[in-house]
Amino acid sequence: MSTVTHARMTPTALRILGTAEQLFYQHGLRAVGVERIADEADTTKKTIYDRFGSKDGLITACLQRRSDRWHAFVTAYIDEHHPAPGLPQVMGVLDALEQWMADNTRGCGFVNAYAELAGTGHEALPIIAAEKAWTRDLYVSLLSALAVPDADLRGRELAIVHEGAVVQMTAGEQADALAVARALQQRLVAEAVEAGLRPVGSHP
Amino acid sequence: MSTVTHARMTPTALRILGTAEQLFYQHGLRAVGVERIADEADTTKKTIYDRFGSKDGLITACLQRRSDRWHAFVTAYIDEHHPAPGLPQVMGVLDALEQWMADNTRGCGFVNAYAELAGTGHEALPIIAAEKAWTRDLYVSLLSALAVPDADLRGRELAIVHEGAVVQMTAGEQADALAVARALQQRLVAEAVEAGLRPVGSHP
DNA sequence: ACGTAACCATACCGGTCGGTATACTTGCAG
DNA sequence: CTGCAAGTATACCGACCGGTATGGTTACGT
Repeated sequence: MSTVTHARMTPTALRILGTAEQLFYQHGLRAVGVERIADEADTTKKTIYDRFGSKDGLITACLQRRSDRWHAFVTAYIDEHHPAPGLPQVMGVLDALEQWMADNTRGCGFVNAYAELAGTGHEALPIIAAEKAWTRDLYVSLLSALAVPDADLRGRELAIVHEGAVVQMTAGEQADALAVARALQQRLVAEAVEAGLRPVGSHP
Repeated sequence: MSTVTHARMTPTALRILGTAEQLFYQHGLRAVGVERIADEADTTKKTIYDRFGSKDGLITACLQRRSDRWHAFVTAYIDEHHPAPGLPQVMGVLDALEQWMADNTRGCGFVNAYAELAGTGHEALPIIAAEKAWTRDLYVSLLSALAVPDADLRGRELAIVHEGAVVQMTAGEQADALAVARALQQRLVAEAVEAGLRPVGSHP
């Protein structure tokens, strides 16, 4: 299959990728035809198939690009606003998410892609799972830097809250879901940190 | 628009509804054609259009039916296993979810539908939001029966965990996400109950 | 008995889909 | 100078899409 990578990509290919990622996210995978992508990217179907092989190949490349974009976005946000480990650094993920969602009002693009791809043996499915694992591992590693006990478990809890907030904000149409999730996460992190400060088995 | 209701539905219409709901959930809305639904329901396109007016009308009826099914399922589960208010009753929602997901391995059908319908002015969008509101309100009312302080806020937290668990189990491919969510919910409910037992402002 | 609602069978419509073919232009590297 | 990769433009392909038309059968309520 030889998935198309970002490195050494033709200018036109990059333009196609950007246009397609936006259209796929905004309208869904099956709802967008290859011809429309070609038109809006000011190119032709021929070039798209020359560069990406098939619509499925393009979808795969788009999801990979979106994954890379999100990772770079969160990483940059945390590096800039909360470079040192601590509770604010952990909360930086949700802060970044809030900023990200200002321009991504249709929910999680990977969950949406999963909705259309699950069950098919589509080559992009591992990318979706990998993205979820990345964000989960981000929480885990941020907690680990705080020397929190059971960082793996606590990180997975925060990731669940993270995902749930996105769903409630979009499909659930609950505008303040992110605020609720933030308060909950803050409480959980505080509890975890406190548990780390107390010596083992010294519960009063 | 006059949405098609379940009441007084033709036997064939009910068969169409069941087949379509299953196909739409299993493969996605746009991925399933009307002709395929007709074939698998042992009927004809003509009858489908006579009963539901359009594919969009059928989609709307399917989501309404799925919503009703889920509500009936959870309600019956709790009534049977945990008829009295208490922590186990609250946890009954996730227990029911686990049982539900044994036959629904493609994630939340409403989130999946949202993925394909958001942005279009589709008539079924309110049904999706209503379903999310119903499950959220279920948590709130179960907590209210426990005389928990801030039941509304605590219920919304539980609902966020609920939705996050589904996403992590499916798109996130994390099989134990439900167990993590269950432990987290249990802790949250226990804390909330404890807070209700303590008199106001008497924090030691 | 008659009308009507429900249903089946089948053919058809215009449009769009993913994907291919052909032919031409441009720019750069050997 | 030449060859090749990249791109444009356009026409085309079979398949499938949502939706409609026609015509016929069965069963039931009045």
